[in-house]
Amino acid sequence: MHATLRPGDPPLSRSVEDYLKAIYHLSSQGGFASTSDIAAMLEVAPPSVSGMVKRLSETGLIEHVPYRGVQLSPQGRRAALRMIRRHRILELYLTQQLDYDWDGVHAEAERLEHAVSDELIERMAGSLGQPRYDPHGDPIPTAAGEIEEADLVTIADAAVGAKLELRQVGTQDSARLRYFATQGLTPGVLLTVADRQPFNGPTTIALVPSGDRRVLGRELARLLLCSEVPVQEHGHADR
Amino acid sequence: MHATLRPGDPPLSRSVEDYLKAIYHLSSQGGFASTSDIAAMLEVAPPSVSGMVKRLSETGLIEHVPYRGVQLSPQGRRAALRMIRRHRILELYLTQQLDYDWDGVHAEAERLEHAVSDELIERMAGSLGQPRYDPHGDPIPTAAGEIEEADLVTIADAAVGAKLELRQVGTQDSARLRYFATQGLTPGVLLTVADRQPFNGPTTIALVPSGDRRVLGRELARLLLCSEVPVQEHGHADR
DNA sequence: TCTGCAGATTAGGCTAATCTAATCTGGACG
DNA sequence: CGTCCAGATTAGATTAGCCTAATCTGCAGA
Repeated sequence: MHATLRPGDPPLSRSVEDYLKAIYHLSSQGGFASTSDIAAMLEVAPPSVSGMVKRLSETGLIEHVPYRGVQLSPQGRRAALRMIRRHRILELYLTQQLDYDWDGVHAEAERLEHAVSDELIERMAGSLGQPRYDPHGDPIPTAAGEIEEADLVTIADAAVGAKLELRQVGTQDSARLRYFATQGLTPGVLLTVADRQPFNGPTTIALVPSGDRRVLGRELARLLLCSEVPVQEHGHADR
Repeated sequence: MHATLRPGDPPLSRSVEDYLKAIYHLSSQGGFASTSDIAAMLEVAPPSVSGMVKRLSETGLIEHVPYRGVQLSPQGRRAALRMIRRHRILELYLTQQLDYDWDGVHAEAERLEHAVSDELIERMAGSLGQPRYDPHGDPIPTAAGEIEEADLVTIADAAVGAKLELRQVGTQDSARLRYFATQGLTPGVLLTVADRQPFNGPTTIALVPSGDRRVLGRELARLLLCSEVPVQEHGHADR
């Protein structure tokens, strides 16, 4: 009965795409996404999820362990990553080309991601220079369906002397986002942990090209998520 | 029972938007759009149209005269023009900013027009300089829901000496479209009818800024739809 | 005037997705 | 080892759209 999805089958419905995305996000950390978590994320009733889960596992997009939860199959994962690519490229395009701000952009992308063609997404990606991160610093999956593994450290946890690239600001609070922005702390910035006081004291960081220093309380330092920068970057020549 | 639509009601569904657009196009010439014409345009079976017509007239978006056809109510007309504005701005944006060609653009706009927000459309319109015509030369309704009345003449019918602005090329044939493009005959060009041979002979036109002349057989002349240009343009200061 | 037929409508079903209410179950805890 | 309950599932109804098959109606032509 596993009606494995074949190329040329009818496209997934908007609903199905939303379920797959939700399952991707919920199961990215632990192994299984639970019915009630999916229901909460999509704002539907739990029985609606049970029904959809049945259909999705019949088409082979997910694996369902009754009373435990679901996981994406390789097919489902591919479909979810395609949606995430669309979403993130749309967010980036709207902010960069049409002057949207970070706040307004999510809802718009949420609707458009179901309507755009692959061609349009690739044209947008092209006009943005094949970007690798969205405006929130999240990695954009490739058209082939690969996504960079996060492996992020907060500045509060990074070793003194570590060379880091700021990748995400872990808050939605717009006052804080603005504050970080005034300090030049936006995704993409390169920095080094210059010093850290023990016992929850502040962390001092240096911005790498300029050498400017910033002092951050432990609470703020915990919000800045970074990737370690290899000593010698081996040439990615994009933007 | 006429549950007249109020602001703040749920948005129209994709289907409803498509029906309204189809009815607008079909009733723009004669008064009524017939069930079977709507069915043909939307590629659905006639009974599906009857069902939708019932729902639409209950919400006051159309007037239905049984066995005769339907017309848009003022509400329905407003909704239809909103969709047409979206469609035409999307087509223009995709061709101008993302390098789509005339052919590829229609299907993309057809899907996106249901998903974009009013805000996005106005941002696109802004970045295009509040354009008045789409890439096919069709007028773009304003955000307030007004549309310029066509009143177009083919070059074959225009009086000798008439000053015209080329507005549409009345064919989908891409060889012909390319030919006209090589002759500089694309929407927006200003021209004058310089001479016409009687008995289905050719028409000679002069392109107005350059003075270049083109000779067109009657068949081709019939494809070029123009608006008459008033002797003294009274200042519209856009592009 | 009558008749026939093209085109419109009604009748009746199907599917996808949702909901509420009822029922089931796995695992935590006494 | 048994009970209980949070969370999952099943049951059954609803809605929007679509379909085919059957029926109806206005009008064109004899």
